[in-house]
Amino acid sequence: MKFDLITTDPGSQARAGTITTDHGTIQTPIFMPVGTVGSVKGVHQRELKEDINPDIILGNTYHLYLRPQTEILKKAGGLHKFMNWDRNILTDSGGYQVYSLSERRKIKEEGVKFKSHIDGSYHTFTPENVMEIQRVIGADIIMAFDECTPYPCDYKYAKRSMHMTHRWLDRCVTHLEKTPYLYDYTQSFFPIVQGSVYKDLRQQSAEYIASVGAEGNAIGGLSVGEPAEEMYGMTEVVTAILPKDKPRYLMGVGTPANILENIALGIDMFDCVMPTRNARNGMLFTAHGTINIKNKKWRDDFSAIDEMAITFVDTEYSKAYLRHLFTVNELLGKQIATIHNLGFYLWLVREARIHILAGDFASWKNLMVQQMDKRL
RNA sequence: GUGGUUGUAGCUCAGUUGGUUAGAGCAUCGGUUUGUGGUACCGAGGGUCGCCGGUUCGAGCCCGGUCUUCCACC
Repeated sequence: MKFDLITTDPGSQARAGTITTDHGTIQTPIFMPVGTVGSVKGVHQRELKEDINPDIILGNTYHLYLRPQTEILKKAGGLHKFMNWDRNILTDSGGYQVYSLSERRKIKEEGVKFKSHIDGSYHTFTPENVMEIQRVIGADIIMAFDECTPYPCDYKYAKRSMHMTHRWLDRCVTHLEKTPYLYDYTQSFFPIVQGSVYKDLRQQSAEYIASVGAEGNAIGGLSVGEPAEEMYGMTEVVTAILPKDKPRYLMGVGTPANILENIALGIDMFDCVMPTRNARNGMLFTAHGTINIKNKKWRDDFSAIDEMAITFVDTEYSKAYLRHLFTVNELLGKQIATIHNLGFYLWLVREARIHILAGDFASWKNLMVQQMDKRL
């Protein structure tokens, strides 16, 4: 993997760059649509590629390990072939499920014992086997196995957890060195900064992660319920320490405004379920604010879903029709909303890149953040 | 016509031997959602308990009348 930093915005820390892997070039800043179980929910690969057009998408180790299971993925020749996606993929390690499945797991130094949410069976994730599973899935970028701490989280727990995440990181690195690539392309490994919302822990963690000398670095444990200002504060602390010549990935973020603010603080990569999940629940993101398409006021509004016409759905369908699809619970409604939202998110980061390259990102960002903070 | 049966929220229905402010599901309306346990979750509005009278401290529930639904028999 190769990262080229093209330019840094004069009015902020925002960066424009390119990441090149064996599955192509990723223009940063980038938003990565989430495809947990080998599918960006509700979107055909063809639409994803031709209409939404991201350079990279996400998969999830925990979910793919449970289904279809590694045996099938290995037989398929990896996730790219299995799902027919020839661009980049990043897999999350299952560290987030340590947090989100908190009632169904037990964390120990050795690893995490999970109770499957599918059939209740028990499984153990260790830094070692998570690296092996990610080799089989075959993503271009694979993540360290970490503990994503909850919010709020007391200092003592955050500190202990951070140190364990660091020890797990060492085990990931050691094990990866012993585990060859399974397919005919390389994989890059990203470690993850933790430390909850404590500045000194975040600094300590960032220094430790930077010392590993990985090809890219991630920030985890944010956007778990803390106020946005607190998130930005932590990003700022961490990006000051992480190497400038490596891509920086802020995991799980976020709202369109969160993304722009974090780009301004020097983040290059984002992922979030928000555009896809919220789309399925009737929420549309636009450059002028959010729309709850289920609201009665759209019932007889036959105007285009979004005049900006970023993707074909924006002008091929009206708000009234989309609301109708939601009220009758038609699958097509969720599909249209998902394509719209992802199209908008990808437009947003592409536009951010254009403004970084033009040198006027900061003022554009402030305008957009203000403009998007509305309910239509 | 006779006997039985039914009537409670927009719809389908609960509602204990008569006892606080009559409930549920669906529908409607509003909100939530941040490295996806999400066809999800939370909340709100909506009632002259067919109608009239009676018994009772108290009636959706008991009694009388009346209208209504469906069934059977003339």
